[in-house]
Amino acid sequence: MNKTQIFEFFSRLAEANPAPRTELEYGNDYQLLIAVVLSAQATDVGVNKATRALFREVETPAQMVALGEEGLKQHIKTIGLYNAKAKNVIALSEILVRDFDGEVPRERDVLTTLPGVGRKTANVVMNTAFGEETFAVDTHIFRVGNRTGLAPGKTPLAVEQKLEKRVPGPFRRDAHHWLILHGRYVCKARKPECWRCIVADLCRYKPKTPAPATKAG
DNA sequence: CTCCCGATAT
DNA sequence: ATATCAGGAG
Repeated sequence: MNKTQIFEFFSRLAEANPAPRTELEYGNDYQLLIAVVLSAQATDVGVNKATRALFREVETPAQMVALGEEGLKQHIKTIGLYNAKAKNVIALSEILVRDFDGEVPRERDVLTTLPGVGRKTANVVMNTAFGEETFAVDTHIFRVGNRTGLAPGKTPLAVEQKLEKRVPGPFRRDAHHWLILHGRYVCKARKPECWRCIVADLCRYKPKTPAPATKAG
């Protein structure tokens, strides 16, 4: 995609969804951080189902430490990778209490020192909690960036760096949300729905299967 | 690179 | 049955 096409790409996504928001449910910065850690290789719907009850009991890292690893496991057993996530969330919460006065750090280099927090999770928190213009390249953005030709790259970091260079100023704040939502509901991994995609004419991907036949009324 | 790992869609 | 889901650690 050239510059003009990229501007058009985001202009359309912005018009279709002027105020995109994460679909993870949370009440404060700490709960957002935990929700994002839990969302690795899991659906937002599945994470929300578990955190609805969890976040009613736990609003602070101190309360998470009090709940304990086994208590947390009972809440998140329906989420994949729950053993490793429970261990990381408790360890992470202990560090926040001990070293950060219970607050969520704002710097990527600090966030990524926390157990269970990598570059993608740090970028989500920086963008969604603190309003930074970061690009959190998850499975959806990686796929959409490569499939469309917007930001091709062999690794998530390569895609992120290409987005840094290519996404125009007015769209930088919300670009990653638009791309995720587009990837989740239209540019899907298994069966992309190109026939109802509003940026299909800007995309290099050519679908192998046509739109499903519509019943004549 | 492998391992972690339940729910859901196809 | 299998691929996929807001990845990260060893």
